[in-house]
Amino acid sequence: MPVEETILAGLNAQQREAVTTTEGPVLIVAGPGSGKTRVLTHRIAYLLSVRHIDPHQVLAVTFTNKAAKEMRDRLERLVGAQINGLTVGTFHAFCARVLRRDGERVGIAQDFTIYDDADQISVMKQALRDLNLDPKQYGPRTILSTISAGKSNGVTADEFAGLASSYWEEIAGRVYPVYQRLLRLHNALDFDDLLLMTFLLLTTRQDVLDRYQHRYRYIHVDEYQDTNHVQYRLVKELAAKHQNLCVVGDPDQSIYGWRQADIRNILDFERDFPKAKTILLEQNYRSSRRIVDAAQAVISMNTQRKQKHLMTENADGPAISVREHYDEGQEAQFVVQEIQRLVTVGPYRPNDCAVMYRTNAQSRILEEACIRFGLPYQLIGGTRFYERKEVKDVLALLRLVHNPSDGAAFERIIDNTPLGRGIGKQSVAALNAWARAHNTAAVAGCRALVEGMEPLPPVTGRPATGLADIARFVAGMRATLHDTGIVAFFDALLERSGYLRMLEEAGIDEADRVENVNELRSVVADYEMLEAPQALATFLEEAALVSDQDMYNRTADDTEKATLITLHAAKGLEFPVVFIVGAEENILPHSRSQESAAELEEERRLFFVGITRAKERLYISHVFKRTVWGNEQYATRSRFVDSIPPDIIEEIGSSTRRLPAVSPPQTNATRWETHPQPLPHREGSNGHAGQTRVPLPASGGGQGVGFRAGDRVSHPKFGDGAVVSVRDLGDDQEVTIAFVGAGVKKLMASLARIEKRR
DNA sequence: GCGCCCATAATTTTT
DNA sequence: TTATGGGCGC
Repeated sequence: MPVEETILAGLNAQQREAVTTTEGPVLIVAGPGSGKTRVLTHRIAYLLSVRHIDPHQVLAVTFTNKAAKEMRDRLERLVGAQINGLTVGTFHAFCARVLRRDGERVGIAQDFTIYDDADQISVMKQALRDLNLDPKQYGPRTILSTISAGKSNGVTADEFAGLASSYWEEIAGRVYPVYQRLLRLHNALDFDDLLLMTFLLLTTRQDVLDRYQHRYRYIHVDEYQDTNHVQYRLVKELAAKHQNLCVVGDPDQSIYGWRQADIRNILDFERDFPKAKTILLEQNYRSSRRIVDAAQAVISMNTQRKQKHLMTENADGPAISVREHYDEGQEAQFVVQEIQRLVTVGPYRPNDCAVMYRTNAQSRILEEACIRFGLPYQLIGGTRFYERKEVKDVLALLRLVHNPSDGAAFERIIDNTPLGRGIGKQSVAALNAWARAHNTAAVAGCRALVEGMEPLPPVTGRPATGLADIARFVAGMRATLHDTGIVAFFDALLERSGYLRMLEEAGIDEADRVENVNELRSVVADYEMLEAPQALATFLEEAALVSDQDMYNRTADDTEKATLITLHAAKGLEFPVVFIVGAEENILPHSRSQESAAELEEERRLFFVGITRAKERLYISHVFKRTVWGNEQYATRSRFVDSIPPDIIEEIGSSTRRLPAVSPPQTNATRWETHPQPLPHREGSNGHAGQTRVPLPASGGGQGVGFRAGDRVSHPKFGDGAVVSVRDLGDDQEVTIAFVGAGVKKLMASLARIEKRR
């Protein structure tokens, strides 16, 4: 069979068109389960094998390492060695590569370090100190996200202040340049910088742009609906010469608007590229007809979308199960036991099943149920490997050796490793002030202390010795780097820093920390074949850009586990059986998303993503009563569920009870209690299945709810104030109050001792 | 400089 | 409810 036939075999008409339309801009709008990845890989295979395009001229960008790896693997299976020279990678990895190669043209050193969230916060705190801004009033996180939004929209430090349109942005506008200067001093870039700096490089250095434009004749972007403004402009620049840009995405699966993903990039593609050809992939090969119908019904409630109709030739499949449970404990128990039932009855295995939820906080109760009823599970998300304290500590040591200017690593080492013993806030502040005055890195100050060279940082005694030791440590490790392998270097680093000894001396409760350090060592060992300096650089780069997904895939060889996952993280996956739990107002849609129609639509898309992960069976559940932050509140079924046509639903246990949002003063709200045992509810106690619940008369509490904006109130600690706004949370309220002396506070009506004044 | 205790806050998180 | 960070006391 000719190559062309092989590549096009089994594709439907639209898919074929998407694969063979290689010239000019192409927008592929790919519904869930429509063979998007297949189209993308086959298209590249077609370019290489049929059109005989040099792989060096083909670029494919994705958002995750996992997607990049999958694309590469599938391509290799299709065309074998022809993929050599092909560029497949995440946006960030691609940009990092460009900057390592050509960044010097815009003042970025070749060995820059990539800063993660924690590093950014450490730098931001320093910036706030430099500006004498109170970090309590101006939360480092919040300022960072404002700056991040700016960077994602292509706004530089110089431009930001001029564009500020609120007091908050004005503050951010003052901080941004200082933050940026510190990053530069540390020889570091944050994630947003990778994109923005690459964009700036390409738009200010014509020769560099020419080179990349010339090289990449064919450009592909996966998950195009998730691109932000900078990514969009970057792609547009790269594709400007050849115009062979193929973007694939689904606006209905855009769930990262809060990360500045700009849904307009896909909605407006045809306007931006007038010659663009749009291909709709509407046939779903993944899910049963009922699931597809449910998804279609839900998503069609959105107004901001590109019209498309999902359809499938798959069988109807079983009805969609919608259930109300008493509380999240019952819900979790049902889910776990239902999975066990499906496994017993067949033909399902635990790993065919996934439980999806809106927030990570919901996973705990599910985990507990899995443990209690003996269902093996795999939790996705949670604390990532690279976010573990000990892993970050060791990474900080490695980073400082690699890039001695790395101030965030330096601070981390002082705070968390034996090298920092005896060095306190005072000394660090003095050193930082000195570094700022001399426009150099803190480590340079340590070096000055070793050599006794002027100008000396104003630190003496024990702290000075400690700082000098750090400089000696860095210099010593750098010296050995050239004559050992990376693993020997890693071991020497743990030894000389005293870090491993510190963990071991901490005893058994730190045993898994040692374990994690060993795990990190085994990752490092993968780079042993490289020269140590190169190995270190490559390892650090990949550690900075790798997400947890890739890590856990490494270890997820056991296939007999059910998956617990957030709806966000579930995008791109599929499972025969899917449970969506917590389908309630204020959870899904999340309470924080109810302010604007756009956010609400994004929540609906999130629900849509969840539904469309299911191939055969879909369970949606909500509860009567949910405990949030230790408060019991009555829940209302999510409005999203109501848009699923009743005839494809099997509804069980749904009561018509709908309590008013706020309990009336003479409360007849019902308090429920576990009966008969266990009393009290103890963790680890078992045999608590099948308990019955009986209503008990209400008592106590309840007082103090029913506030309205404008109410004058007083609080024993904060004094007098006025209610600014009220958010109803089932039977409680979150009240925002402006106090005369104490400022604005958010308080829970049921907990805080707020009294109405008149 | 270190460590404990209490106040505070609390979505989602591809990189 | 839980996690984290800052402040205060030693």
